[in-house]
Amino acid sequence: MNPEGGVLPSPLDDVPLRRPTMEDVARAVGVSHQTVSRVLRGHPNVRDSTRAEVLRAIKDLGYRRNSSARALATSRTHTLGVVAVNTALFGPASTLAGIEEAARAEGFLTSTVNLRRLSRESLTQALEHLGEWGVEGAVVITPQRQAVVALSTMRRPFPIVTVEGGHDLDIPGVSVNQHLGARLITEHLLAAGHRTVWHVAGPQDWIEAESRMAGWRAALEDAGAEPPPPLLGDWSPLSGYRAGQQLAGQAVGAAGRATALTAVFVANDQMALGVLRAFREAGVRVPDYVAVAGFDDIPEAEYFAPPLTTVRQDFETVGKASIRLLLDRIEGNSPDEPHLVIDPSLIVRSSTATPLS
Amino acid sequence: MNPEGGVLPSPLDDVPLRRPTMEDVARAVGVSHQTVSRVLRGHPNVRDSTRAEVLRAIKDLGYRRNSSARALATSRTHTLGVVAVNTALFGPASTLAGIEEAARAEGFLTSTVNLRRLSRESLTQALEHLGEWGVEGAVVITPQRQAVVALSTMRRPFPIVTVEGGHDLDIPGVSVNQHLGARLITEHLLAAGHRTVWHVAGPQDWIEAESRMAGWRAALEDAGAEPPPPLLGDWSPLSGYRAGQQLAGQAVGAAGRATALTAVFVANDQMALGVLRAFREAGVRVPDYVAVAGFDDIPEAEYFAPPLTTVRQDFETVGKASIRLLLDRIEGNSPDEPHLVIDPSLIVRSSTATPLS
DNA sequence: CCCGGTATTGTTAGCGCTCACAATACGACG
DNA sequence: CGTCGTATTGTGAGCGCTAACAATACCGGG
Repeated sequence: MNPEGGVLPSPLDDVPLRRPTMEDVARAVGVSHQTVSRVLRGHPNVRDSTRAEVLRAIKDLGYRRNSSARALATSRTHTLGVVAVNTALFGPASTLAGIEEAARAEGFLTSTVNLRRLSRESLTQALEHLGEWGVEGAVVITPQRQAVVALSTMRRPFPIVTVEGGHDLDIPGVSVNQHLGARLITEHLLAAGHRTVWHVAGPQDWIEAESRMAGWRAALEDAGAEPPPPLLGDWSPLSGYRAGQQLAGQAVGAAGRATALTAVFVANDQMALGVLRAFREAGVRVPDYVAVAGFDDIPEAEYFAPPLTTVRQDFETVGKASIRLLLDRIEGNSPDEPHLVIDPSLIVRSSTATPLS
Repeated sequence: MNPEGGVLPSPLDDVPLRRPTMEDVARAVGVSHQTVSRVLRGHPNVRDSTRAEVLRAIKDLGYRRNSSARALATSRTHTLGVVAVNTALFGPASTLAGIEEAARAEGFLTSTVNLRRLSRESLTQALEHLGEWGVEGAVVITPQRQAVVALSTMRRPFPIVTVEGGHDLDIPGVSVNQHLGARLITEHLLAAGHRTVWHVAGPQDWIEAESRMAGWRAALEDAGAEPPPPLLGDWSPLSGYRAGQQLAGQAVGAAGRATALTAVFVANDQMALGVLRAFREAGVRVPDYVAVAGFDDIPEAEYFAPPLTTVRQDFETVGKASIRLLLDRIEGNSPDEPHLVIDPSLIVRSSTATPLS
């Protein structure tokens, strides 16, 4: 087609044949490569004038230090791994972003491995993969109990901290106080005059689901209310929908009983969405007949029908904290408290507004 | 507290004082390090028995090759960068996951940089950061026009491909056919008997928003329908809500006119959620009075009130394709077509069900 | 039993950087 | 003006691996 033949590389795209090295910079200034290295590493014992000349040459030549050589010489790669599942979901994705930002601020590169399932085998493979690249440590987001257990019994080739991995095992980690979140929600509902609160729980092999249920139950018991039997979902809107259909049956005709359905705490916003739909279809008006609350505060929650009362977790803080913990481990400082807990906060919207009656 | 004092490192956590090297493996077998290297690299000229012995020793010693040394010797890091904005959102997060998986399958590590804003400066910094670590190339998710423009006029220190960066510039990239998606939606609505379709658009500096609007307009014009003035949003549910309030005003009292409001195509699902809420509050029943469609197919869309007709993009394919394109560039093959386009598909749900009337 | 050829293995240099140490330079002091 | 101490700079040896080349080993044919 092109009479010239061949494809010309974009002039903006092309790379010099050989990247300049420290030696090149040194030669340009007339010093030794070591002096250049010292400038780069911020070593104090370099005369200011020399430092300036070196920096100048670095700029002129467009020198960039070679990370592989540096890593080889120092045996520090300044790279961290992250292992996560379901990264397309709001929670994991936000945590990931928080982790990456925190690591970057500390001068580390992060590499994420997304797993389809969190099995012992896939976890091993992921760590293997990261190990191949010489990560100095890894954050593993382990919301499922089995994953933490697997991790705790596994040979770990580098320091590891967990996120949402609970705090009953010996691996250091950071998690959100799910128990408190559930308690806040439940107490909020009780304070609004509900005699009890029903619960649509997440899958119980998830630590978060388990804690939320425990928090809910604890709040009820503290208040002397009777905990109705919880329904189980799998976090998906569909499972919430199914649970909602069941609950809608309860909502009618049981008024007056101690466990009459007037309030539901759903373990995440997505299931709450399903519950809302089921209620709508069944003619159960929210919040007029039944108050509904969720958990997570996904961006959509504010626009549900009606806007959803929920609990917000500060993923950025979680990310920062996990990186802090991990770097401490890598540096060899074992902090006193290997488990950090972040408190969530209650977001009240109209799905739990007290009916005027 | 602990009478023993000090924290004992977990026995599972500890790392041998010195990781075994190729030399160690070689010595164990009684061959030269080069033979070990050959086995590792799958070089053919190694006697089977030797290979077996070497593999055995590798396993016994728990040898892992040192990626930094390898990278230094080959000047290939087998690392790719990814730059993205708003990674907590469903679309970017899914694309990210697709990219990571595809890269891992090709034996590459990916490092993601999450940006808060996609400015020329932040982009430069991100690429700088990745460059420091010696990535061989990068995928940049550039949904905003200015970002692609910046990229195209920028010195690029390594091969780069864009995702959602449109295809009118000279940087290779892959994108979803937004134009087609919008057309599918619009035609679907027209086929259902609506005389025209209104549009709540995304911010017009976003390439996707622009293409969706163009596709919508083209479909209307092809059908000889009159395009009503589009409303502008910013992707957020709130902006959709505002647009919905405006539209709700249109919905009443204008029946009979060529541009009567009976159908709305909203440029993404989140804004559609806002529109639905506004309509609900204004008593505009969906789909009975007005049909509403979105774009993206976020997991929640199926449980909106009512379930939302929308367009699904195959992010996994996008990720795979972008990695393929990037690796081609890195290997020096310049494929004929530097722009790949992935077709999306229409998902019909009840928010556009034809009213019985 | 020697020769040429191929299959297999070993040897030697780096890759670009940091570290430990050696070698200067410079200034102040006696 | 020599000497010592500190500030600054240079030298050499790796880090663990790969790539090019050199050196054997082994095989069949003459």
